[in-house]
Amino acid sequence: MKDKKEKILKTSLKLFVERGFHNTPTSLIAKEAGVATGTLFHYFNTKELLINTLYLEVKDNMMVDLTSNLDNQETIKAKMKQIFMNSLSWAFNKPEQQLFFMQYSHSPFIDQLTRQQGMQRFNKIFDIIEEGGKTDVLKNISTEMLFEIAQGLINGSIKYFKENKEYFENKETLENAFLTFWDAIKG
Amino acid sequence: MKDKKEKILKTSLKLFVERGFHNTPTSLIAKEAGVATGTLFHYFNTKELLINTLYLEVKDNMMVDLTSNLDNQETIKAKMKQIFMNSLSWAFNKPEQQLFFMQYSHSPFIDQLTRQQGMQRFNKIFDIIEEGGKTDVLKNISTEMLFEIAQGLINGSIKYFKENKEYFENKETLENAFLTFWDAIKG
Amino acid sequence: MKDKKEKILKTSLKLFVERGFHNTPTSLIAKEAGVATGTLFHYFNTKELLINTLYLEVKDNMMVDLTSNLDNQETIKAKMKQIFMNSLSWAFNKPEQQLFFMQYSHSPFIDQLTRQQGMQRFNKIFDIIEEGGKTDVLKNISTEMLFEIAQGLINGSIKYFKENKEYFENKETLENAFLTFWDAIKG
Amino acid sequence: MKDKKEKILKTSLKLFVERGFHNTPTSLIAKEAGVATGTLFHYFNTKELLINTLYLEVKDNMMVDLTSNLDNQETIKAKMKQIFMNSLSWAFNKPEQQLFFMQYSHSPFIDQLTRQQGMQRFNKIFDIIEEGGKTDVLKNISTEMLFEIAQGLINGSIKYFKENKEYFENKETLENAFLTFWDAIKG
DNA sequence: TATGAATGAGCTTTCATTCAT
DNA sequence: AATGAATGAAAGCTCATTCAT
Repeated sequence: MKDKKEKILKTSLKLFVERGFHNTPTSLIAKEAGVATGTLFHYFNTKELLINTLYLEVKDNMMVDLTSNLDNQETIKAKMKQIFMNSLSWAFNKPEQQLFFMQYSHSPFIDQLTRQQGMQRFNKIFDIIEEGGKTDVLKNISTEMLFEIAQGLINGSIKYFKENKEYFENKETLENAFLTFWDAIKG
Repeated sequence: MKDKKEKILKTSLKLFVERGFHNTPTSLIAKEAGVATGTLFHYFNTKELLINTLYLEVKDNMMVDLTSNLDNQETIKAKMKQIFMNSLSWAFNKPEQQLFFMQYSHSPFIDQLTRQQGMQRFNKIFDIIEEGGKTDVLKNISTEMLFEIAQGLINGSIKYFKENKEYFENKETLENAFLTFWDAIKG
Repeated sequence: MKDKKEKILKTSLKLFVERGFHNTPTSLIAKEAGVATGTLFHYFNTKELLINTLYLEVKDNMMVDLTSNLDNQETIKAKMKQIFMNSLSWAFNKPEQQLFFMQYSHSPFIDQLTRQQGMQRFNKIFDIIEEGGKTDVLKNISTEMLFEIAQGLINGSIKYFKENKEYFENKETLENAFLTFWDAIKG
Repeated sequence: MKDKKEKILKTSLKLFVERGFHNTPTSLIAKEAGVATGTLFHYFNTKELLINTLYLEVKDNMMVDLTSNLDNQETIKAKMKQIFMNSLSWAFNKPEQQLFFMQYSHSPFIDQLTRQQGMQRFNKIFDIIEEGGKTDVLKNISTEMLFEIAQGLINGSIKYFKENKEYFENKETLENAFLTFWDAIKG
């Protein structure tokens, strides 16, 4: 059943984040997932395939969260704010996913193809930034640059709120964070 | 002599970045550093101590670059610009160091104490941001938040320029990047 | 199957006696046992667990020999003689077991718990000595003391006969040895 | 100076008993003895030479204790009693020496020649037993057998008193122990 | 005589992967 | 589809010994 496959992926996410990729034996994953070692390799031929599959799974999952309630927003600013706030919520609600990307986005275990496929999940957000640039609502500079800067700034905000969790409940602080974001990218 | 120790650290940096921590045998480090395996463990009792020592060494090295020519700048804006540009230069001149932080800043191999000690290296920059906040030259919000956002934004810029190296020579693009940075943090 | 486990234990006994614990690589044990090194650690998590398990196994084995034909003996004296003679036979028939105890009974590799568990194997003999003390057939002194003295004396006899093997076939010499034993403990 | 050599031997005795031969690095011996590793190898070319030297040193030391006050005794019985009691005192006053022999008498680290040389230290005691046998004060059986049995019995007694230290102060118990010894060997 | 940095062979243990059931 | 005993290459680390000072 798909049940076991899901359990393996879920357990892997937890363990890879807690212990690192090479410090997590497949035998431990199998054990904590409640399956036999052979079963793990029945679903994922190699450990590398496992983490690459996981990478895309988590990326999909993340994008659902980041784009939640996005189509209801009318202006570019409203959309960007929705993405910003969604990002913070995601980081708080799915801490393992967020840590997973922190650790593995730049790791050599994720191959080039997987990384590219993961990038495509951002198309929707990319399009919004592109439109914003063309209409001068956002800075009229390279979309790629704006995208990377926006992402970097969001990562910085997430880091801050993770280190100062009490402020995540404070509306004013959240607004301030968004303001730096908006000031950075607005046209 | 310190010679061998330095060689081991230098070789480790290169290999950890190229192959990842667990995928780099200590035997290979020793071999490429031109020393015996025993010598590596003579200087670093464990492989983990090696990477933690390296982390601090690289952080020290990086801070020299980031704060270069900083005291000559008079205004807060000039100082922040210097830091921003220094960061990009560092990322281009010392790519191994930059990749090292990308991969290991969030890894479980670096222990809490080392991470804290590494943070202290940022004090000088932290102080500038604090002063800027107090004098309303920068946004008058939590120094920590401003610091993390600034850092995140710089990381985003670095990522962009690394993926589009041709633009690193383009003054206008660099100015645009700095502008997003300055708009984000200015008061 | 239990087959491999048994082979590993049997080979360990031989090699530990021949070469000493630390001078016997696990790789050699595995090789001579005809299994992979991984298999050895599949059954015994550590080398220390291996020797501790072996210690109890050999002790069990030894007790079967020492108490052989014991229940057929009616008097305390007959029982003690049976034990004495069984001990000598065991030392001659199972030289590896005897050498194993000579070398490892006092070694730091055998942990306290194992030693205690090993001691319990002697209960049957202990009971006979206790009964003998109470009924004045044996010296009416502490059972523990009588037990240790008996054991020490047997070890001395074994040592003598091992160094003078020709006398082990000589009935009179055997009787003389038993006589010292009996004189020492009799009431 | 001989000072360092003595310190190395003394430290070795302690560490070999506490940790076992192979589990005691020469570097640790040097460290605890307060000398450099090179110094250790200046005095003892190999680790094996070190333990063999130690073996004879300890044996000498032990014989002084065992034969203390021996010449004042007139009868064979008095002499044997003196040896018996001296043995117990030695075991209590020099526990490291006693544990050393328990562990290393049968170990493969001590070579044949050293063992033989060690045996010669017993000549004086051997002679007493021989004389006792000839004069029928002791059992008129092979001196070697009597010697080994006596030694085994003493070892048993030591073991008992080590496990029941409170009785070592008890005169009656000591007398009982000697009585088993004397009954075993007397003619 | 004394030092201790340097060596590298060799150790125990791990772990991704296979395969007979 | 699922199991888990078995594998063996490879890892991190140790340690007796050397040698230039």
